[in-house]
Amino acid sequence: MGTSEFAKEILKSIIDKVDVALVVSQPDSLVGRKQVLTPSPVKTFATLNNIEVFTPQNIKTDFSKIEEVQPDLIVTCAYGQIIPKTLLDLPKLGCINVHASLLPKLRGGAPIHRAIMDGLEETGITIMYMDEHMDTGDVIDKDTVKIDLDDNLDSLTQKLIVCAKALLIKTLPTLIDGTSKRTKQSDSDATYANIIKKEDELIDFSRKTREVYDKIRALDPAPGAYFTMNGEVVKVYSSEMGLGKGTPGEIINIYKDGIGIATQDGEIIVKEIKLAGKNRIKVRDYLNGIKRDNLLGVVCNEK
RNA sequence: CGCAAAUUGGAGCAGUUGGUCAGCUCGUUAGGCUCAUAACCUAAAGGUCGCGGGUUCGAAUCCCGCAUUUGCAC
Repeated sequence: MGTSEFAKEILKSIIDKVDVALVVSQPDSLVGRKQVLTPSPVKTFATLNNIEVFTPQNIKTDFSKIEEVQPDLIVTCAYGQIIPKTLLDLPKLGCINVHASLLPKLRGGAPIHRAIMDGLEETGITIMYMDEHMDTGDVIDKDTVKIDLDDNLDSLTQKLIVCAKALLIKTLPTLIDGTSKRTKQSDSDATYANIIKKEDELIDFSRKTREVYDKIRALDPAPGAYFTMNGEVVKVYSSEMGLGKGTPGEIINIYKDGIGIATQDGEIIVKEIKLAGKNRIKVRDYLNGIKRDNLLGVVCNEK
């Protein structure tokens, strides 16, 4: 059971290892400006591989289809709905979840984004039994992944996918032969990774350079961190940390391929942006089309 | 049929009382300067101004339709 691109990769890794009887995913949803009915990545992949797909609107009440299949094991990954107790008790080997953090850290829907945004140096994958709450079940196994200073959301996700596949393949046999372990989570050590909201995407220049830098890379390539300049939305995808000084939010330097904006303790140099109505471009290109001098001294996020 | 903006040489842009309007900043190619250079100088190539209609003596510039991209909403 899963929905996202990440979950799709997990499914891909086990598809030839075990007999996947049924794939459960979120219903097709209306996406984007055109409100096109789009199936989830998991559904698309499963259909392509001739696996039956079930997409209940509400799994709490609509799960008879799953009971019919009589699964030995249920594996979920970023499914998006809470699984009812009846279903949790159904498979004899249990219901396990693949979560992209080192639980009990970063419980919730956006563990990868938050790991980078919080400036962590490592995160990882946890495989756990599910219970009736969000990411609170007993841990079976976990593995650590390092976060490099130049990782962004995409690169870290790729690393985690590799890690998750390996860990799952290692774990599955132990579940089947009963040698797997089971460790309770320490609730007092728990932290939470809430899903990213619009206000989480706004860059706050009154914070430290490193925090701004982390936010930008945590949201690259999507949905993108942003700030406003002369009332226009500017999304930022890549940046570097600099040492300039100035009032937070003020543009203090124009480089050949970057714009330096003052933060609380330094300067963030944005390198790749997207303006309203435009495509993602390098700041170098952006600077080719405008009068550079007009930018100096502009204070961002005003108005 | 959610709201809105954009579409000009390889890139980013300028260009509306419609008539030198095809231009700027880069890039590219060739040559030069230099110990050397991503720095500087000179020259050149490169555009059916998104597509299709319409108005007009004449449209990148006005009107209608379509496509694509993007912001917001969802």
